[in-house]
Amino acid sequence: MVQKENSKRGRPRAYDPDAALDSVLDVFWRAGYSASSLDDICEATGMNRPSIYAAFGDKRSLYLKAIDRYRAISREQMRETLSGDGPIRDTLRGAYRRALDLYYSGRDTPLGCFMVGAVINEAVGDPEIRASLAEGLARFDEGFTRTIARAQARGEINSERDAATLGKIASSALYYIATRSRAGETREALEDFVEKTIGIICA
Amino acid sequence: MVQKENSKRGRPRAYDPDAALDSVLDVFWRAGYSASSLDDICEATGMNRPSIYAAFGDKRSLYLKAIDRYRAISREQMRETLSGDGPIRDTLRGAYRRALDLYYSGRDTPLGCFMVGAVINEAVGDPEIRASLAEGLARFDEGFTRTIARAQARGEINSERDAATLGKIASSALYYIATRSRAGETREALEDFVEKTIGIICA
DNA sequence: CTATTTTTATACCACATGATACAAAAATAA
DNA sequence: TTATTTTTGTATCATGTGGTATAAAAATAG
Repeated sequence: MVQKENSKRGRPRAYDPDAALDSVLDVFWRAGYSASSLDDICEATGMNRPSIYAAFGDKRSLYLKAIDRYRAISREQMRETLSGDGPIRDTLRGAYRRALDLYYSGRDTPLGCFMVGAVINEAVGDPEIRASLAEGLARFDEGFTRTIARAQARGEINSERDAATLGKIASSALYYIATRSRAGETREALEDFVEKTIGIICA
Repeated sequence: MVQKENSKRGRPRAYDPDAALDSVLDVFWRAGYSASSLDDICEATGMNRPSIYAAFGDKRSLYLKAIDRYRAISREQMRETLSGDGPIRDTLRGAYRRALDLYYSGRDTPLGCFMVGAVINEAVGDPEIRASLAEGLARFDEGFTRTIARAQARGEINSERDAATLGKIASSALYYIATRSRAGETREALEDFVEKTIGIICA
């Protein structure tokens, strides 16, 4: 850590680091890494360049921190929606609904999923980003698989079906709505798709 | 058209336009739109800047042409693999295998799908690109759906299941392998996933 | 009040970028 | 040969880029 918990000395910060990182994430989410200039980031955060460098490091470090922030958001969201033991159909419905809330949270056009819609673009050229992406995506497979396995244990889904496969299919449905929302599809159409896919997963 | 069929007059071209566009596509596929400089494109094509501008227009026009090129490739590939009337499992297997051939065709790290892995990044800021992306993706839904409907007509899949939904699930499996391949997953793992997903679609 | 510490604000730098002007080169037409 | 047409190659331009040096500002410590 470069700074103590509560450093009283010195001029106080004019910004909230967490809020600033959220703004940074929004910029990268919209335009991607390369098309987001530091000027854009300064404007979005209200910070000036030296402050950004002092707080987050260079542009790539800033991007990595934005990825971590998004992963934390989606991880928490998944924990909240997938951890319950209610009816499996309701659980899955809730998870997809929350995901769509996130994907359609942009002010104008929907942004889709940050990982699948923006970070993936950097995956070829940057091994560290690629690894972070892969790890983040694998979490969704695991989360869905665990939830489905619990539903099987409760007798809601035929236990002879492979939970890991169903989990990945649930995950791929998430990719579908993540991708298509950013491509301009209406939320209603994706909700319809999700509902029918749940029917097939839980058949 | 800016030029006649066989313009005999003038200095002959030193490049093949189709091959050049393939090289351009490769550059954009790897690094995305913004991170691909005209210098990169010049090096990849062996052309110099004025020739590129004369042949394809400015950078954005060039990108749009690269998208069209990729869409033509994938459309042809889908036509070849999905149009037959052999066993539905074989047909789907062939389609995914050919897709994986494309996704893993990069010399070093796999590039995944150009649309889902790179073009999607530009979808928020450019309505024309977004529309082209949406149209290209919708084609996959339709292609899979038609193939599945024919399999239902032959009695290979229960006709009470909704073909459009199964088609979209087949499509989402394509997104899964497109995304995960670019994220560094091994081809073997994705082939395994595909095989199991086919089992669920054709159950 | 003075010294010290930390952050902010402005200005700036070297470089990369997309785009173009212009002349030489290489072909055909007359 | 000469004129014309088209492409190539080089050089250049204006601008945007990531990153930083430096001094002022705003707080606390003694």
